[in-house]
Amino acid sequence: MTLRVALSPHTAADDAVAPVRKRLSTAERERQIVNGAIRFFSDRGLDGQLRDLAKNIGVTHALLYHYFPTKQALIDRVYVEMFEGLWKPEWERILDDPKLDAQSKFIRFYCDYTKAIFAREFVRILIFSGLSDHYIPDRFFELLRNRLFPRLIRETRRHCGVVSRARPNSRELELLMGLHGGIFYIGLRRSVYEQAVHGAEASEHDETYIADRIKGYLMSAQAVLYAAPDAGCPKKPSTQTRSA
Amino acid sequence: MTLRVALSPHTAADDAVAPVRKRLSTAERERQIVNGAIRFFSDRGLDGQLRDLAKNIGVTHALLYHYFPTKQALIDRVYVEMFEGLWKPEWERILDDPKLDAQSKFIRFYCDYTKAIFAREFVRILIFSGLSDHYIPDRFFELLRNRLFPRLIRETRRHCGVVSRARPNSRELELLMGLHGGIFYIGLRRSVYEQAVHGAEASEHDETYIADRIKGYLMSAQAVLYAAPDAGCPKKPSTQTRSA
DNA sequence: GATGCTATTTACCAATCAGTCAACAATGCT
DNA sequence: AGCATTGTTGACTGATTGGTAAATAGCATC
Repeated sequence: MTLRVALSPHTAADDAVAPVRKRLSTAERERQIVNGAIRFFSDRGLDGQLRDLAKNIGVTHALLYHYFPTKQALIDRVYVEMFEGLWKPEWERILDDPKLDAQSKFIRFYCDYTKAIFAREFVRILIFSGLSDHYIPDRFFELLRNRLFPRLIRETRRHCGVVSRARPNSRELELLMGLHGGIFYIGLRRSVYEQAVHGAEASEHDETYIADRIKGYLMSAQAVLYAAPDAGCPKKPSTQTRSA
Repeated sequence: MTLRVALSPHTAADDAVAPVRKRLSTAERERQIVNGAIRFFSDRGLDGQLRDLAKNIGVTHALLYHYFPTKQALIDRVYVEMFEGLWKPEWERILDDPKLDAQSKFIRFYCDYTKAIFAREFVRILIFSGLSDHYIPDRFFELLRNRLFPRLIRETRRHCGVVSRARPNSRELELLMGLHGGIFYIGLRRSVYEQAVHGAEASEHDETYIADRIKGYLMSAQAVLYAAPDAGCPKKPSTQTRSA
């Protein structure tokens, strides 16, 4: 396309942007490859071709094999990278803060949590991984089950005036999953479906919508969960909880 | 594994299940291929190899090209097949039934809707398609935006005693998306993350959990949406609606 | 039971993939 | 400046891919 004068004798190949061979330190190049891989695999899926990834980065695909023995090794590295630094201990401090009421905790937590979780790369790799191996979802849910959901159930109970240290039962957890999943749905629509989420492309108004959902959840939890058992659906009305 | 006696002289090859060449009618074989493709692509993704699909069905991959000119044509057929008969007009009748209250409508609709939508094949292909082309999510959301969400907002307003024929605003829609996404999350956990959803592997107790979420949503909608504007999140508190 | 139709397969192709390796060249050290 | 180190590449391989075409064989009709 662009007219090119053959300056150097070695080649007049119309490469993209200056085919100069830049030599980086091992650490720098590795960082560059890993970051490139995160962006690339989150976009094209884990089946993406290494040659394309290499082209994106601006190196040859053979170089990738200098840093990672196999494609799976690179993917594993992406997985690890995806996780470290993801969970902020600060979140647990918010949820355990005795000076905050439940609603403030929920809102502060989820507003900050979604800022981290809704990164396009994370959402997509979470889903890609879920559809193939379940590496990321398995580990991620283990995290949530251990560190998050018990705290949120505890706060829900406190908010409802329920005093109990019993293990969360299925209905409590599932109502919470309704909130949690409803919030995650924002990220899913934005990063997977790529639908325009109301308000803005970026997470500008997310906080308002998230706060609305949390308020609704807490406001109704008492009546839904801790009131006298009521008919559920046209068919089977009973089946209270029966936690295993 | 199973002991096999060499009956026919032509071959004693240990093929899987009788290598007899069965000749089906065009319609039958096509049906078989399409059904196989739905199951196959929903499992392995749209990048799955036609040779593997053919092996699953029990034919050669060349035969697939006798029925579909190209791989994409087969995928397109899967897409079409996925959609036809998906949306039941009955659902609109439920939501428009003047003799039902909002909560009954919501519960009846979502209990039946999820029975159709939570098919593993549908959930996974929806997500696969969302991650690559956006064919399925684009069409599916158009359906929901046109036929479902307006009705649900109308019923939400009615339930809250709000009289308005105005277009749903962002906060109304987003609170509804919280409910809708929270319900879809059940299918996502089951068919993509393949996590055990509380209650049962199959959709045994889904109805209870779905009813809980709906009750919570309706119960709090009035206070969340139609009360005096309140602070939303630590930061920007206002930003009421501003529907475009 | 021979014939024709066509569903089905075997054999093949060009392109592309993950992975290998020897050659090359940028940088640091002396 | 020269040398050693090693980051980097071009060229290759064997396996696999979507897709093609000719050969084969099941079924219907007479």
